[in-house]
Amino acid sequence: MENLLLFIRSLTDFSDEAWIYLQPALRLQEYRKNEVLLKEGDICDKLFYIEKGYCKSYCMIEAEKKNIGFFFEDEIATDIQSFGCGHPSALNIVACEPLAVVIFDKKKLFEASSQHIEIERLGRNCIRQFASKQAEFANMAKLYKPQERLDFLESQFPEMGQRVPLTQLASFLGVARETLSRIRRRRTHY
Amino acid sequence: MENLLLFIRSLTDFSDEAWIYLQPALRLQEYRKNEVLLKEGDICDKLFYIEKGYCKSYCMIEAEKKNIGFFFEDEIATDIQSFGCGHPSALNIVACEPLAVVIFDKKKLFEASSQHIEIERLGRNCIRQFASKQAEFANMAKLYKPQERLDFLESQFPEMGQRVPLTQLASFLGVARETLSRIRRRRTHY
DNA sequence: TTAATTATGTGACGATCGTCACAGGCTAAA
DNA sequence: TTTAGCCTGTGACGATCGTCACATAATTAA
Repeated sequence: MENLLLFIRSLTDFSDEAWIYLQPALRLQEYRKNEVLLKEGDICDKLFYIEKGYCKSYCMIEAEKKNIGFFFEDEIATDIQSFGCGHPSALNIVACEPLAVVIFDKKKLFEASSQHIEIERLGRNCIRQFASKQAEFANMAKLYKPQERLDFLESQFPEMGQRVPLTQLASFLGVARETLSRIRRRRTHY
Repeated sequence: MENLLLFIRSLTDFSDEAWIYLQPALRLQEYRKNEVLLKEGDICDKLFYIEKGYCKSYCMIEAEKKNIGFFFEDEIATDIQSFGCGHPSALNIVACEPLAVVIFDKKKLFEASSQHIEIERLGRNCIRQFASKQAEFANMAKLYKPQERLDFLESQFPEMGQRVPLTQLASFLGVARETLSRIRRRRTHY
């Protein structure tokens, strides 16, 4: 839990008292590789703070897995749309490696938020950080060609380029697996 | 301001008392068409609630305008990255029509947030809504081909298809103007 | 109103990407 | 070690997209 507290304090002022009030909303959980954190159709009422390992979100479009996002150590993973609005999720979240997370329970988190304004403020800052990242990815797709997208990703989010297998990364970048393979070849030959 | 209060109350419980505490952070502002709300390089310390008209955000990539987002009535426009982190903005926001907005001043908003937890909660909900929309656009680019993107946009955000000129919409969808024109032609001929 | 500017439609053509097919390499289980 | 399954690299080829060019329509300014 020490990592989580450091993460929280990097986002916002957070007293020891607030940390105590927050405890009931938290629980440690481990997942094996390929284990499911969130299933399509379920309502996402959790935030997953990642201590170790990484996971991905994907959705099925015409019987094909499309990777939406990858989440690494010291990040929050969730389906922001389902979590926020309370409707069923359109996507799945699965562990890509053995995974250790701290789960924030939505209901208990909201109760804790009412008891301590620093927790409410933490929620805002978590979502803000999440939104910033979403915005970057949204812009990446709009602004750049496939090759430039890979450049951008490797410079801004080096973990993705290094830890995510090519086939999965391709679907995240919105290109065919073969195209990404050829982009890599072109670059290593210079 | 009545529209704004309704908007707020659609997002979160909000007492008359909180509304009074919020007032110092708000001010009405009008812009002419093409007038600038936020300039690249400036730090974004405002949220713009749109009462009438619409605006867009764009950035310059190699001397070319790339449209990032469009914001219509009853939405919040801002640069979430600059507003959240306090660093200079990489994008511009300009009015696309005569525009009437309510400006939230960041500093005063944060002061009001400390005074009333409902205002803090409002902030969280505003950002959450903003994040959801960002996520949808990010996914749109990854999941769909250009033609499907237009279908998606017209079904989920019909105002964009109707009010935004083709050339600008094309850059938002990440395709050439000519391509979007041809997609439209193909569809109207069925 | 006219003139200037900007937005849109369209054809031609080259560049890029997606799809299909198959080969080789890596990993994990028998 | 062997086998099976998955991931990656690569060639061929058709589909789609971007770019350039120019014509026409719509909007704005004079």
